[in-house]
Amino acid sequence: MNLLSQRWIGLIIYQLLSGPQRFCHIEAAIGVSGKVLSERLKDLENEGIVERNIYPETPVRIEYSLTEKGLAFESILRDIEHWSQSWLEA
Amino acid sequence: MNLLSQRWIGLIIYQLLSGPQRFCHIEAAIGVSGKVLSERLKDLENEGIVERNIYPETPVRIEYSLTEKGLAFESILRDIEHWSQSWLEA
DNA sequence: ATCAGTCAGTTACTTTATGTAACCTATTAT
DNA sequence: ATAATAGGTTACATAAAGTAACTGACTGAT
Repeated sequence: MNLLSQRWIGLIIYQLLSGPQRFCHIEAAIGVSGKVLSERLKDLENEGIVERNIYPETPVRIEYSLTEKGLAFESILRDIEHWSQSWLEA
Repeated sequence: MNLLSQRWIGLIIYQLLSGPQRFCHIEAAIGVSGKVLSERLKDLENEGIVERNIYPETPVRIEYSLTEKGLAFESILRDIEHWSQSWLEA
């Protein structure tokens, strides 16, 4: 709960459910500042929820993806989605 | 999501799942400051998730409880609980 | 009548978190 | 050499949260 009630955590995981993504892409998609995204991704990596993969291409590409632990979050987020659809019509 | 990622919202709803409760009780149970609890309860009331019931006893008793919309949150919170138990053993 | 106690908050002030925009480092292309 | 791109970080400003003291309505005891 302390995890989810941190701002952006839910949206970041939700965003990553659609597949591995790079820093800039996540930033643009959910509208979080680079500073906070950087902090959150480090936290999520330490929690073992997110993985950081470096592809030494040119230019370098770094992708963030969910681990098994992170993927297990999906049902929670689908549930939230479902609740929203049922109750936030107004 | 913007709702749940506000600090304390999840814990307040979780706490209210165990039944109607008064201000002081919620405050003590989850360790939120009176100031923020007051704000959050107002927000939740405006969202139609929480109800405020006044019992003009002596001294006055005011209880907060979940509406139908709020009770529909239960499955989300149970899911989070379940996830925690599965993954936060370490 | 006055003092202390309870409940449900509010207010003033401090600390922490977040946002903004500029900057840094490494690599490659021109 | 200069500029562009990716992936951040830093310094500074604003917003949110914590703390502790206070208000206001009521009651019960002195």
